[in-house]
Amino acid sequence: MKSRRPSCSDSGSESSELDSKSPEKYETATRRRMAANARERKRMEGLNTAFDRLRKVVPQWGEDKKLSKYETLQMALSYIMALNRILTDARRHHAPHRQWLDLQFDCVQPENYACLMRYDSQTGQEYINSSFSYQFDGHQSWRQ
DNA sequence: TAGGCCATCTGGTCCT
DNA sequence: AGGACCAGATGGCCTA
Repeated sequence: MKSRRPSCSDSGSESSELDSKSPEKYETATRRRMAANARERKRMEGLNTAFDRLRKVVPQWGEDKKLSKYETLQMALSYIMALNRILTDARRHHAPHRQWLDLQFDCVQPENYACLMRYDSQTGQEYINSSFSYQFDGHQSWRQ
């Protein structure tokens, strides 16, 4: 539990209009609101657990900072598209090129994400190989 | 200090 | 009626 709005106790404002009505109705509304809040917390908890599981299977460049929810979804999308492309290419290369397929497959295993990276000697930074191109799309602009 | 990210509360809507 | 889901509002924490 990180923070709570000071004006919002678990009682909720829904019950405020019932203040003038019977105490029983007020109590019922309060209880319902508290239950709804608890369910919502539980639901969000499940959602966050799902995000954590997704973060574990999606490539993360560097261990320093965990991906935000938005970044996680973007990364998952790119990752799926990359995998899909590998399968498509594999079909084009036919069965005899089994070694090539195995190499591609190895590259998308979590322990081998590094093989997707290239080093830019000019900037001193790593960047993503063209076979897997995750890019931010300036989401902050449309989120405003 | 501003901006990004997040948790929480809340009321509305839809479904069972 | 009550639960699930959603989006808006709000405030706390963290970082550049």
